[in-house]
Amino acid sequence: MVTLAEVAQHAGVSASTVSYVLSGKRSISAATRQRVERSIRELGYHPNAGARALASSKSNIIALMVPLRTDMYVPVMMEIAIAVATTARTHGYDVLLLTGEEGPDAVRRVTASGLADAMILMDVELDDERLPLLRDAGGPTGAKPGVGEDRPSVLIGLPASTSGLTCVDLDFGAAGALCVEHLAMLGHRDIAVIGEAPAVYERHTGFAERTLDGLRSRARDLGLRALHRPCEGGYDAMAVTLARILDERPGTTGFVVQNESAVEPLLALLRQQGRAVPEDVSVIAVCPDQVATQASVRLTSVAIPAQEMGRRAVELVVAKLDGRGTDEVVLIPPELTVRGSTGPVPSAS
Amino acid sequence: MVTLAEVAQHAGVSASTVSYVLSGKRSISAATRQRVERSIRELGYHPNAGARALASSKSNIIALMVPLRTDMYVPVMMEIAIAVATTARTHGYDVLLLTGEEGPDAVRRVTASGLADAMILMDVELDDERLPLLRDAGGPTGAKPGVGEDRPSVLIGLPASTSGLTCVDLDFGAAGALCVEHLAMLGHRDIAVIGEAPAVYERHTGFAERTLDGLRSRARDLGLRALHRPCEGGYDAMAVTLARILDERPGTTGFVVQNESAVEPLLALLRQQGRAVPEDVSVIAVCPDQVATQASVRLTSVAIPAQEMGRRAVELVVAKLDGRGTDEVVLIPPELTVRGSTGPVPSAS
DNA sequence: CTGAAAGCGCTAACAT
DNA sequence: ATGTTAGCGCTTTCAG
Repeated sequence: MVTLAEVAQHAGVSASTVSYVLSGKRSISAATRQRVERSIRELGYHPNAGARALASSKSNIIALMVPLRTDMYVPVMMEIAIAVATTARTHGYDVLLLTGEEGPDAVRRVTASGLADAMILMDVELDDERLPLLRDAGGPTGAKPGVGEDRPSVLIGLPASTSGLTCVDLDFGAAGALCVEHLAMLGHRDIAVIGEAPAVYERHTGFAERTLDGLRSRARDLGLRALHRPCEGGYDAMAVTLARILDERPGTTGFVVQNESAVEPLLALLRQQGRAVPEDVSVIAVCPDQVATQASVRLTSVAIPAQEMGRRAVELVVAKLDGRGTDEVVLIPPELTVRGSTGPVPSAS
Repeated sequence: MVTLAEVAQHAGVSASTVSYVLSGKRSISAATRQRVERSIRELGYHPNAGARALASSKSNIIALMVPLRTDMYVPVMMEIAIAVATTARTHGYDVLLLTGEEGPDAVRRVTASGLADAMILMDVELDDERLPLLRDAGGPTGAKPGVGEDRPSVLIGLPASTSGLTCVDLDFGAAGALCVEHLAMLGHRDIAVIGEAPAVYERHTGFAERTLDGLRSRARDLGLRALHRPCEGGYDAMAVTLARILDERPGTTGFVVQNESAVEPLLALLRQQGRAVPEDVSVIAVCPDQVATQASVRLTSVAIPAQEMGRRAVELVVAKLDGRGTDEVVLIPPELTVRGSTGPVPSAS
């Protein structure tokens, strides 16, 4: 194994010079730099991660905690995780993959051992048990005098109280409002909201509620009636839910769907009932673009910007590690894309 | 930050004693052990990962390289990744998430820096450019005399040549054969195989070809005719593909589908054409159980055991790290579950 | 069964 | 602009 000392010897300089060439933390004459770089290349030197971490008390690793549960829409998580990993690399960090399984203990373990310099948490619950740990061990505010004690974190998703925390999320409230506006503009007055599985609401993940709040309040403003029904997803559950909705509000002409596994069943059922989309009813979804474009009908939708969420989370956490950056809540503005599933409300006939 | 030395002092023992209590590498009197453990608890001590890695030349980290591309069925990857992470934890390892983006360089970087002790690679291509690196730097065979130079790896998937490599995968050949046997048993003579997107075949990922080979050879043995057509997935592509198949082989009564995004479109199209499943035609899929059970028809399927693949990969890699374990190819036997989408061939009428 | 002490490879003062 | 050197916190001989 090639060590820094060997590189130094080979290049005829001191160890610290090699170190500084690597880190760029002090100016090096072009000549020396080149000799050192040449030696590094010729010897095939790779700095030892452990030694570095020990000497600098920085591991250059960001821990990413993903939910163990897989009842959320998985591709979104994967996309976020991949975006986190690639963005982290562009900032010189690697990503450690933690599952929610260990819970708060994982936070302590990874944080206290110096395994990771910072954490990104996905799928935060409104009153997450990991939050207290994060609050007092992270951020410029909470920085202890002792070196390297600071372990900043960023949440993807919003807990009930964000004080002392940094969070990134889609502005689901605005997303809900956007859906209503679009339908209202097309003349729809009676809309139904097909939501996530009841379990999602019970777990208090927040995003579903926020969508609903935004949606209802805008519906109120615009004078629309909105009926909300959670739905497990899948054909059977969707069939039941749809029947109930149409029973209660036969005049429903617009559907907002926030549940990837309900999208296709809904479209199939509507088709089967002879309700044409978008001629008879309009459907708008809050879902990743991929789902919207690959459905049997190209769906008008508000996108869930998975990549951007991952990227922003990394940028925030890196900013904190660099001493820039503050506790803040970044709500990504939703974007609505009109595709083929929404249209003007049918004229009464 | 609490150090081992502080624990030692607090417990009134030497540093090495604390270390040995932690590692269990030599016998400690019950009395001392308890005093040490108490100090550890009271002080809230967590061993420093960097120092450990440096002193022991083991990071206790396994790198997992996932494909950047997301045209594969994502939930399976996620499930594998999560299984890898949780299984690794039970063996005392953490998981570093690498994307394919960096390619071979990532292997070198992570391996040479000692960041990870071993690697698991997903989505290996038949002639993957990372393989040479892995072959000569890993495994009991390739162990260099110098300590800690050995970086074992395990592939999830099979490359063209597996010599000097350890691999885990579903036995896709057997899976294909199983599908044919099931259909043959039900009396089907003309079957169509709806495969992955052409890109998957072109990329030479292997698994799709292996399924097909197993399927065709068994079809030959049993005297069935099998027509294979790749398919992009999605409604439009599936419609075209289906039309061609029925045009060329109007007598087709059995479908084998290996493409998650073609499953639902196929079912919808069959329904639309008035072909009842399983009365008129049988459909069998090679897909994760979740897909099979959540489709609009409960599908008879051969499962893709994502969790088991992840778990096995970790177990193999840990065995290698422990000096047990050999280069071997683990092919997981496929299991066929009969659900509602297959039945006897309709009697000629 | 326990201690003492020599590194592991690198970083970051402190020198010059 | 470069060299010297003292650790970083832990593991692991070597001694007892």
